Amino acid sequence: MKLQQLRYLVEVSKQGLNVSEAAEKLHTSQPGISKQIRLLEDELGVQIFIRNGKRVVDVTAPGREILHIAERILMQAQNLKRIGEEFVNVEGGSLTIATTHTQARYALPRTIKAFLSRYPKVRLSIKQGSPTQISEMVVEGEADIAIATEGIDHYPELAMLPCYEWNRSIVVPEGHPLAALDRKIGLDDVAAYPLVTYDFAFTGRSLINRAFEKQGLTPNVVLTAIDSDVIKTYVTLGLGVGILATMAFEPERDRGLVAIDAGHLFEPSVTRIGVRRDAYLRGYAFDFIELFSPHLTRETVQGSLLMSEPEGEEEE
Amino acid sequence: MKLQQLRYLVEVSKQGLNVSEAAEKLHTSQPGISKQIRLLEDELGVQIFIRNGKRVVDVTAPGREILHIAERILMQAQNLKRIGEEFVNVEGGSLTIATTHTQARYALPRTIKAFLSRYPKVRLSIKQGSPTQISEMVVEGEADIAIATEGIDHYPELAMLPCYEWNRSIVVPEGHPLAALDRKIGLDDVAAYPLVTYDFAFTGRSLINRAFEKQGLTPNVVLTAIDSDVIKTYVTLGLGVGILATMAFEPERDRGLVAIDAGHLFEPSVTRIGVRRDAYLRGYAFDFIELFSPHLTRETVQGSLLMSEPEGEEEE
DNA sequence: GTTTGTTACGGCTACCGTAAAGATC
DNA sequence: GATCTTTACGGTAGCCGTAACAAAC
Repeated sequence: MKLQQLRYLVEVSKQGLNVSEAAEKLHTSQPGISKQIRLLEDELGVQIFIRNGKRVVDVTAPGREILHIAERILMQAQNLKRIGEEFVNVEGGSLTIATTHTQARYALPRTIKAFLSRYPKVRLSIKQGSPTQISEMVVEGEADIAIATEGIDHYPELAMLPCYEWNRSIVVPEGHPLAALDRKIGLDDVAAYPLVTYDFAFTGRSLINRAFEKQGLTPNVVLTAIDSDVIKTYVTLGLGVGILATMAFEPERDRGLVAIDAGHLFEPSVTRIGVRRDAYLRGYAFDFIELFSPHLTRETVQGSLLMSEPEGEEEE
Repeated sequence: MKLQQLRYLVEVSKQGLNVSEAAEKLHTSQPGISKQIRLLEDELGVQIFIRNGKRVVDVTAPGREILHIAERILMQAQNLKRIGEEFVNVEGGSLTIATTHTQARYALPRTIKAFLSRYPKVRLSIKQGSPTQISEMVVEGEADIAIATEGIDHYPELAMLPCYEWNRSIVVPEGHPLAALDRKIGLDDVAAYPLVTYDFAFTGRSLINRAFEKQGLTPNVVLTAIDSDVIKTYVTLGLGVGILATMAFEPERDRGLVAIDAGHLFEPSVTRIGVRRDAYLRGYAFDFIELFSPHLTRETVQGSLLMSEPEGEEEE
C-alpha cells in the first residue's frame, strides 16, 4: 500500500469518479491512476469502485469506508509536513482565515493588528465568502480557520467554537421618525418601513425573518446585501431602514446615521471559529484564536477537537 | 513521503532507538532504514533523531510529534487492510481477547459459547495476563479487546467501557467460626484470621487493602494468588480465609466451602472492556462486546471511542 | 464519434541489499 | 576491539508516461 494510491483514490472520488480529471488535477497520466487503484484493490482484496464495463459509476460499501480512512491518512500526512515547517521556522509560515465581510471589516482588524505585530513573519491571508463557502474552504484545506456566524453546522469534520454573542441595531438616517421615538422600539415599528438587510445566506438572516414571523408581521425587504457597508450606504440614501450587527455601526465614521439598539427584538447571534478536527494547527494559529477570543486557549481548543464527532454519512 | 519510512521510524523508536534491531524485526537491512529515515528528515526539513556522532541517542521535540502521528497513520493503514478482510469474508476472521484469569474462568464462558455458535468461522483466541500486560497487548495490537478490572487507566490510546459491577465474598471451609456468625460480618472479624487473596497487581487488590486501612486494621495476608481457583484450594486446606469475587464461587462445584457476601465491606469493582480508540473493529467484535455486556451496543461503543482523549505525553 | 478506462510496452527512478569504512563505547 | 551507523555501489523491482485498443454515452 502506498500513499500515492490513496491520493489517487481520494482524488478520483473528489472528481466525481472521473479518472481522467483526477489525473489532470494531479499532473499525471490516467493509466497510472487506473493501474495503481487496481493494485490497491488487489492488495486489499476488495473492489472499491463499481465499474460498468469500463466506466467507474459508483463506490462500493467497503469503498466508502476505505475512502473515509484514506482521507484521514492523507490529512495526517499533511500534518507531518506541517510539523516540519513549524519547527524549521517557528515564527514564520502562513495562516489563512476564511470569514465573512462583517467579521473581516469590524471584528477582525483589532485581532489582525495584534497578530501581525506579534508574528511579523507569518503570511496572513484572508479569504472572504458566504458561511457555506467558508466552511468548505476549511474542509478542503484551503483555509485554516473559519470565522462566521450561524449557517455552519452539519460539517462533521469541523469543530465549531463559540467566540462571542452579538446583537443587532436598527440604523436610520438622522431625522427619521424612528430615531425620534420616545418609547422602546418594537418590531411593528420597524416593519412599517421598507428594510435593507443581509442577504439570505448570511449572518443569521433567517433569524431576523423568524422574529417577524413570530409576531405575524411580514417585513418588506427592499434590498439585501452581503455587507454592512452597502446596507449603510442605501440607508443613507433613504432607501429604507437598515438592520445590521451592532458592531458594524461606527458613530464617528457613520455621520448622518443613527443606530437604535435592537437587542430586545432579535435573538442574539453567536460568532464561531471553525477548524478541522484532524488538522495540525501551527502554534501561531492557536495564538490567533486566543487573540480573537481570549477564553479559547490552546488547551480549550485542543480539548474540543477531540469531542464527540458525529459519525456523519457524507453523501455527494 | 512513504509509508515504509514511517514504519521504519516507528520501529526504530520501538526498539529503543536501535536501528539494527529495527532492521532485523522488519526483515530488512540497516542501511536501508538509515537512508530512508534520512530521506524523510530531509523531506520534512527537521531532524527526528538526535545523533551523537553516528549513534542515535534521542528523539527531538518535533520527532516526538512526528512519531505520534506516524503511529496513527500506520494504525489506519492497518485498518484499511482490515476493512478489506471484513468485506471479503464477513463471517470469518480472528478475534483476540486479552483478559485475566477470573474473567476468563467465570465471566467469559457464557459469552464465548454464544459467540462461537453465532460466528463459528471466527478464530477466537484468548490471552491471559495481568491487567497491565493485557492493556499493553491491546495497545501493541496483539489483542483486539481487553477485559479486566481496575489497574487500567492512564493509557490514552485505550477507551475503557464499564461493563458491570461486582462484589466480593469471604470464603471459608464448612464449620469455620465465621460461617456460624449470627450477625453481619465485619472487617474486624475477617482481619482476625490469616487471609488468602489476589496478588497485588490484580483485580482491585489495592481496594481491599484500602478498606482495611480505613478501619485501622492490618490484615495478615499469608498467600496471594493470581487466580481464584488457587485461592479456593488453599482455603479448603485450611490455610486461611479467602477473599474473592462473588462470581468466582460456584456452590455446586465448591462443596466443602461456604461463601459469605462481603458487598458491604469493600467498594464494588467495575469490570471494563478496553479497545484502542483508533483501531478498526470487525463487525463481530462489536457483537462480542454486546454479548458480554448488552448495554454496549455498537453505537455506544463507537460513540465512546471518539470522546475526549487526554493528550498524554508518552515516555519510554 | 467522442469521451473515458484498460492493456501493452519501454525508460528510468529509487529502493534494497552487500560490502566497506568511520565512530563510539 | 566490539558494536553500531553511515557511505558507496550495483542489481532490480516497480512507477510513470506514451501509444494503442476497447467500451460506453
